[in-house]
Amino acid sequence: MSPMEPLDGEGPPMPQFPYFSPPLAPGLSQYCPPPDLSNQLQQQQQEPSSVLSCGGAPPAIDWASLFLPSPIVLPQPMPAGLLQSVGRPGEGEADATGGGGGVKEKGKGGRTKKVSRPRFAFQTRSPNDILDDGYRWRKYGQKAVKNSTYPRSYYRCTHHTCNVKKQVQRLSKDTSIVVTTYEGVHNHPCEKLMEALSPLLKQIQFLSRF
DNA sequence: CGGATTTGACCAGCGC
DNA sequence: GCGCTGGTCAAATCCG
Repeated sequence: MSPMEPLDGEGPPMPQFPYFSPPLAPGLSQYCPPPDLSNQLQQQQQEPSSVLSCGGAPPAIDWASLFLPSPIVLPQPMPAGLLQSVGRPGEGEADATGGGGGVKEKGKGGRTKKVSRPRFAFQTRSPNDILDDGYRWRKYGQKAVKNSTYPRSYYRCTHHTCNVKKQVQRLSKDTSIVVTTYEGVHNHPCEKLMEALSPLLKQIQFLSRF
């Protein structure tokens, strides 16, 4: 398929009760796909003075949905093609399991299978490679990648039932920008966010009785 | 001591 | 078929 072809329509339906919250890292200005996603998206990058933006207003966070089983909550509609072109050419081909990122997963026997999972990437301008998105991550690998000064780090969600992964890589062109690629959907609430907001929510519920 | 991180090895896919 | 590259594993190491 073509590099710009969105995957959403081809893949399997989203899990019924995914939990996902947009990253809420301090210093995170806005959400944006990495620069190599497509020519069209690259053009957005070429405005030197622009903040890390996909264009438009700052993300509106659906706070209520963070507490309820709901479809993926994105700060704003992601551009077509964003989910696809993160992987290598050919990886995004739809197969029996769907048309997601064409992600390879290796079993214990060393065999790989292609599984399709929702993927999206965004950029943050931050001195920290690791942004605190409310979930706990365990690093399982780091790899030097071609055409990049900085290594790519691989993380897995530490929740035992959650298989979400993310890749973190600093741009060599602009070292202040960190590209984070999420893969999969959390099947559990954001612990930190729940912890932080539940007192507030209780207070709101209490006040709403009057 | 248990969990997280580091890092070299291994494997599969892709291009030539 | 071979080499390159990305992604993952797992043992060693670190750290609270």
